[in-house]
Amino acid sequence: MDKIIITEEQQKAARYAKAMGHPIRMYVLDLLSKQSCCYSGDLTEYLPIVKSTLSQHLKELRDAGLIQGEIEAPRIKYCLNKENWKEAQDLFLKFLKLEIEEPIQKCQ
Amino acid sequence: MDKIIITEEQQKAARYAKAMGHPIRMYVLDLLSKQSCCYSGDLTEYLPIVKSTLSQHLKELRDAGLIQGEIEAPRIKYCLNKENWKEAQDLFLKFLKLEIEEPIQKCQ
DNA sequence: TACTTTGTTCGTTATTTCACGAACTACGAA
DNA sequence: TTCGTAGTTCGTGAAATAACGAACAAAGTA
Repeated sequence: MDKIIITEEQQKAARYAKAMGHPIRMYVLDLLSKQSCCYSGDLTEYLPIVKSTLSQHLKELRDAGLIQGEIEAPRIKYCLNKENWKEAQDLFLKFLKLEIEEPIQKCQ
Repeated sequence: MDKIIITEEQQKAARYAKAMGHPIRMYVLDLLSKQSCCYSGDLTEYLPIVKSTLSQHLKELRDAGLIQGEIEAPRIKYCLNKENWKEAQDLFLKFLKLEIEEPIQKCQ
């Protein structure tokens, strides 16, 4: 009997979800979706973890493709990876069944 | 210096995201968002994992509050936990900045 | 060139996750 | 009551995750 193939989309969505699956990382993504960029140093200052731990979380977000860093010596400026963020938005939108059509009813 | 408090919403969103962070679980949720219910046995039949492993994944989804099982002897019928699913939708919608207002631009 | 700042990598430890098979439980059917 | 079906739980092992401090690398400043 043939086994189900889990779709590429489901795999991708799970990958993004996994990256979002920690409070610290969720915080960072939430922040970046609001203010376009941030510096790692500012985060360590306020988050209750040491810089090496933060670095690991940022690496996870980078590996998942959700954020990207830009060197602005001596610091690194992080922002969302717009392309992948868009993909994640689309995947979740679809997954959550928040169809594009639905909100249109709210017009007028 | 005071540390940032990660909001309740961020914690919750991270919790849901974590539960969605595995291809098998994403598959199950995706299925349930489409067809209202399913039976564990049918899943084992098609998914490339044994029943005990599936049981663990379903337990994770249950613990996260995303699904609920109803005994329909000798089987168990699973469906989304509507209340929490709604909460997850709202949290992600907000998080992904898919504001209700935004799609309005698409009108006319 | 030395110093400072910023962030990554390394080594370690504890915990969690994922997967499996075996054993167990619940319950309807023979 | 015995059997079969459906799922859960248990025990195990391998791998991944999370956290820390120490050491390291890169690059601007004194």
